[in-house]
Amino acid sequence: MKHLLSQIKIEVNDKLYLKDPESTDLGRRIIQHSILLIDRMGFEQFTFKKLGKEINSNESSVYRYFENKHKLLLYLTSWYWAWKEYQLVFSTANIVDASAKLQKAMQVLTRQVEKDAVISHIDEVVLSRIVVNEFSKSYLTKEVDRENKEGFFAVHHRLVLRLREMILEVRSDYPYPSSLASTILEGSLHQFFLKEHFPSLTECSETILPSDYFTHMVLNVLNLKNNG
Amino acid sequence: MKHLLSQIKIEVNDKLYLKDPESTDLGRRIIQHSILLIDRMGFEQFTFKKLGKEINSNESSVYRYFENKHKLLLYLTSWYWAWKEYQLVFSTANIVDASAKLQKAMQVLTRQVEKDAVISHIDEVVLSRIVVNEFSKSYLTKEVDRENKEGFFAVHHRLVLRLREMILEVRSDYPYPSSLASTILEGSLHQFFLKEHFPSLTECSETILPSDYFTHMVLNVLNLKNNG
DNA sequence: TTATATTTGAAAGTTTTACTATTAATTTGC
DNA sequence: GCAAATTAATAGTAAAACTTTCAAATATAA
Repeated sequence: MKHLLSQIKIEVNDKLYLKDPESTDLGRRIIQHSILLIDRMGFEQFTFKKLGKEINSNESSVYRYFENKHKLLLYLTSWYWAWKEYQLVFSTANIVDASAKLQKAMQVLTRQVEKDAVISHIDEVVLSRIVVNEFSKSYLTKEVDRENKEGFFAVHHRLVLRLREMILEVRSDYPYPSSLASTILEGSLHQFFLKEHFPSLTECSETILPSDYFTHMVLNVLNLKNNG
Repeated sequence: MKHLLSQIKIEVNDKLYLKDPESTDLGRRIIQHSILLIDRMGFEQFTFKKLGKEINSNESSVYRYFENKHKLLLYLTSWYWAWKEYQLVFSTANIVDASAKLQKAMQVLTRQVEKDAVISHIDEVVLSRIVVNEFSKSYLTKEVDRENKEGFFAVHHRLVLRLREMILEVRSDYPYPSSLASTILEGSLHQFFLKEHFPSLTECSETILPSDYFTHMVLNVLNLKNNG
């Protein structure tokens, strides 16, 4: 995986940036350090001025790459979901059994991101924390419908629909495949959050994983026996 | 319900306000119109200055009731969850069968709020939209652990734990009662959001309700047959 | 290699937000 | 009817969220 991924460029909607941050050294530093800064101080406290300082550059230079910090967040989360989509497609590619495939997909989508990471300047472990803590804020806005029309959430939607298809391959008569798929994706982020901050609201811990919980759920809801 | 509720004062953590907004006419106008304004313009665009203008009062007067808009949001969402808790306790009080009780609880917690509403100055339908769109923002912050220690999320936690207990009454050996309870509460907000903004990611619609989806899920996960 | 174009950095300016402080007017409680 | 409390109005501050200008550095093309 390591080698393969380092060759591949994760693509996100090009309306999310003014200038492709992957195209320059400054751009890559913006991405790299925005991830670290947002993780450290939270999205609300994060500003382009602070980021400019952090990378020994300038606020105005950051504004040449991204219109505002909201677009930057959309860029980062889109990148994350595109990366997950790549993993999903790759790791389920040769599985023929629909149930085994679905279970593999769920494991890929709900597992904790580990730090054997992969792509040069992006720390995927830190980015995954940002997704847990900030992803909701990217769509819980008054602009969501307009931005959705522009395709800003397309990668994430594609992922949900891929999972939905795998659910239907296993049980074509299951009545809520989209809802179940979206619950798994959003719900696993939520369970990771609860584990860190509201541990009394989840069984998830160091030993019990969101994957275990959701796998159990899906096996029962789709009336399967474990064959992963 | 109407009559009963109008007698009862919903109580929230008193550290959330500087002066009890239920104690004065101005306070009640602040609550009433903050709900309408946040719904209209979204939490990010909402300010105390705009609210002051809206109620023919002043920014500085609003600040005498609430430290900042984050505390106001915590107040509003706590109020909502306390109201839901009241409904939950009331409507499950005399049900003896554990399974029927759980199903009733789920229905109360995941149903759409209807406009036969109840408490004088608070529009519960609009407030429920705010909860769908803004509740996550109240805890996805860097201050969450400190605020949790202060009990700012206590009402919501209590609700999750009540649901958890009902799940365990039905299936004491179900391994993920807290996670399932938190998934139902958070997940139903999410399904309402998807229905409005990302309809391709959910089956929920005018005819299919989040209640239907989650009821089906819980019946299967807990291996029950429908007896609600 | 020099001229030209592009990118970046530094600084200053604008508007809005998120407050705080002061004081005057109004309301309320006794 | 007077004192105390509350509210409204105004002004002020610091920081956020940008925009503009310009000069310096760097890349590129002739």
